[in-house]
Order: sequence, then C-alpha cells, then structure tokens
Amino acid sequence: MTKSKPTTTGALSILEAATELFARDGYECVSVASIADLAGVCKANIFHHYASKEVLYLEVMRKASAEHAELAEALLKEDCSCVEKLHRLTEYDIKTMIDNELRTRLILRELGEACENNVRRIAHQVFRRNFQLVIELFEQGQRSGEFRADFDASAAAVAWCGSKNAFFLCRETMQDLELFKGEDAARGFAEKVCTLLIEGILPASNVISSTQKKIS
Amino acid sequence: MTKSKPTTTGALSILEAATELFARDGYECVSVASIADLAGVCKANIFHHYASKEVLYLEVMRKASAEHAELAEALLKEDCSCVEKLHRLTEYDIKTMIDNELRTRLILRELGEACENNVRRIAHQVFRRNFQLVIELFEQGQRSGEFRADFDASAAAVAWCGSKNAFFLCRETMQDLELFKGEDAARGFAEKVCTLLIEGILPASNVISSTQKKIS
DNA sequence: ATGCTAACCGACCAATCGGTCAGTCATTTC
DNA sequence: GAAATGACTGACCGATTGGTCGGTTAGCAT
Repeated sequence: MTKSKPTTTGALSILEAATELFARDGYECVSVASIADLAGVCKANIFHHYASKEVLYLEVMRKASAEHAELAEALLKEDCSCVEKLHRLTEYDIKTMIDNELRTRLILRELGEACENNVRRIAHQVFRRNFQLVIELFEQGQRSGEFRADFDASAAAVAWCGSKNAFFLCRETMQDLELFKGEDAARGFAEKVCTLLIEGILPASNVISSTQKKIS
Repeated sequence: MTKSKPTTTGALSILEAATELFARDGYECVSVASIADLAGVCKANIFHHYASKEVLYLEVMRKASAEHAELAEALLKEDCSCVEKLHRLTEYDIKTMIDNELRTRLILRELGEACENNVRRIAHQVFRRNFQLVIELFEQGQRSGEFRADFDASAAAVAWCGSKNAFFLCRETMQDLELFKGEDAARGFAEKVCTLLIEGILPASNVISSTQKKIS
C-alpha cells in the first residue's frame, strides 16, 4: 500500500485520473471503475494503492491543497506598497485558479458542502489560509496608513475571496452576457475589482463622513 | 403523474423531504429510498408522482428558483437613494439566503457544477437574475450621478454577489475565527461590505486620479 | 352501487456500487 | 536459483441503486 507518494507510473496515473474525475463530477458521481478505466489500470489495482475510494479522494485533496497558495505568501513580505501587493495578489490568484481549474473546482465544491467531513475540513483550511493572508494584507495597509483605518478588514477579505470565487464559477455565464470576454478576461476582472476595492479603502478626504451616508 | 403542483399531502411531503435531503447531501448522495423514508411514504409512490429521480430534483430546483429574489425586484423601483437601496438589498438578500438555507445551498451547489445540465442551467439563471438586478442598481446610481462614473458596474456586481455567497458558505469558519459572531452576524456583515463598496463608488474628490494609483 | 381515477404499497428487477481474493508476473535480494 | 516482495489482474461478493409491476385502497362522479 503506497502512501502519499505515488512511485510507479500506474499509481501516478490513478491519482491524475481521480483528480480529473473528482473535480469534474464530484466524489459521489465518480465510480472507482471509471477511474480505473481512465487511468488504464484494473479496478483492483486502485485498492492495491489506496485503501479505499475515500482515502484516494483525501489524497487527491491533500495534494491539491498543498499546491494552492504556495507562492502567494512570499508576496506579502515583498517591499512594495499594499496597493500594488493587492493588485498583484489578485491577478496572480485568479490566474492560478483558472490555470489549475481542477483543483480549484475540487476545493470550491467541498467548500459548499453542508455536512462535516475530513475533506470539507481541508477545503475550509485552504480557504482560511487564503483568507487570513488577505486580512493581513489589509491590516498591514491600515497600520501603515496607506489604507483608511475605518473599514473592516475581515469584511474586505470576504468580499475579495468571494469576488474571485464568483468570477471563477461564473466565467461562462459572464461571457454569455458579453462581460469579461476573451483572453484577458481574468486580468481585466482582477484589475477592475481591485480598483473597486482600493478606491473604497484609500485614506479618505472626500468622505462625507461614514456615518452620514446611510441617510442621503 | 402529478406535474408541478403537489396536490395531496403525500406529494407535498415528498417534495419537502427531497428538498431537505438534496440540499444537505447533493443529488448523488440522496437515494430515492431515503426520501421515501423521510416523507413517510413508499418508494414506489415517489415514482407515481415524479417520473424519475431527476424529474423530482428538477422540480425541487424549479420551486427553489421561483421563490428566490421575488421581492428584491420591487426594491429597485422604490423612491430612495441608490445607496440606501444597496444597503437594503444587501441586508435583505443575505437574510433571505440564511433564512432559506436549503434552497440557497441547492443553488450554490449547482452553480459550482462543471458539466452542463438542466439543473445547473437553472442555478445560473437564478444567479444571472440576481446579477443583472444589481448591475442595474449600480448603473442607476451612475446615471443619476450618485455613484462615481468610472467604475465597472459588472465587476461591482460580481463582487457583491460573490461576497454574499462567500459569507453564506463560510459563516461557520468565520465564527471559528471570532468574526461576525452572534445573531446580528448577517446584518453586521451586510452593512460592512456595503460600506466598503459604497465608499469606493461615491463621487470622488479625494481620488488621486484613478490612473495614478497603480504606481504608488 | 357502480365505475373510474389517482394515491399508494410490497415485492421484485437488472445494473452498478465499493471492495475482496486468489493468483500471475516481473524485479530484487540473498 | 530460490525466496520474497510489490505491481497488477479477472472473477467474484454482498449491498444498494433507480426503477417496474401487479395489485389494493380511497374519493368522487354518475
């Protein structure tokens, strides 16, 4: 029973096939037989490498999670303005999500699951990691005075993550609506949503006082 | 074979049971037998009322979609500022999502599905309806001069929808992080994310010119 | 009260599910 | 060259799946 590192070509092809199918159809819709077919091996061989279907799925998720957001953390430590960091992080993140559609889809699907299980927990950990990263970025900007101090960094982080996810999930629908089309769709959206957030969090001088706005 | 309107108490209890189970576990994880158990009827009776499991699921989705965002459209026509409309729409929407957790979960799950099918299409229609509604709100504000004219209404709409969805899906995780806790969590988030967006889209006087910001 | 229809049920079906098992084959170790 | 090990397979298992079938019951119109 191999664990965590596929050695033979067979074991690797199983993992790849499983990743593709799980990402596309979800855990329940994928049969072990179909994974075996796609991987070009016998079904029993899958149980030779992985104790059960669930173990295989966990392995797929573990790998997907490990790959996610590795480079992003480095960005935070760089020596540039928070505005630029936010721009770069957003563009990088959306690009990465789309380039790695399979694992993104795996994580987002599991994020929406209602009942608690190990896999959902992994997905939420990934979200949390990303989430706290961007909270930190906002707070960093607030401390340095680059951002206004009176907005909620957590809410901003939720909005930021949510915007990314929504764009990822609804790219096609968006194209139907003639929005964000073509090759630069991702970059275009990243820039626009950033601008939107930033112009809301720059130190205020126009601010009609954030307590009056609700009456108008 | 009943269609679209359950008449007997049995048919209704089937629909309710199916809604609950589908929302919690997803289509594939739910067996017709378990629906029958929960509804307190015989399995065969389900096939008497609904031609197949898929038809039943479609019916569940159709009903969920019809209920969604009925009242929201009226809000747009009201006679108040766009800022207030946005505030009220956001609070109302998030509250509705949480109050109707089952159907929200149904739609969000299907939104993430990769392969095209009728149900996914319904979910995307719901998203689109909500999406275009809020685009319209932003554009309305831009036309009237209440909002700045140089931001992208579509991007703002994606950010708005995405923020809502992210909050819904990650409420629990958020509570673990000591964020947005307690009864007013939803209202608190709605207000904060609105403020965030609004202060980014108010007519600018502080604006360092939206072309310079990226250098800083 | 008779006839018709829809609601409802128990028993059953073929297909598929995840998983097991006995055994083959190739490679390595001594 | 014998023994051992891990990769791999085909045949098979019990359980469960969505769905069917023949038949019973209840309500309503005539």
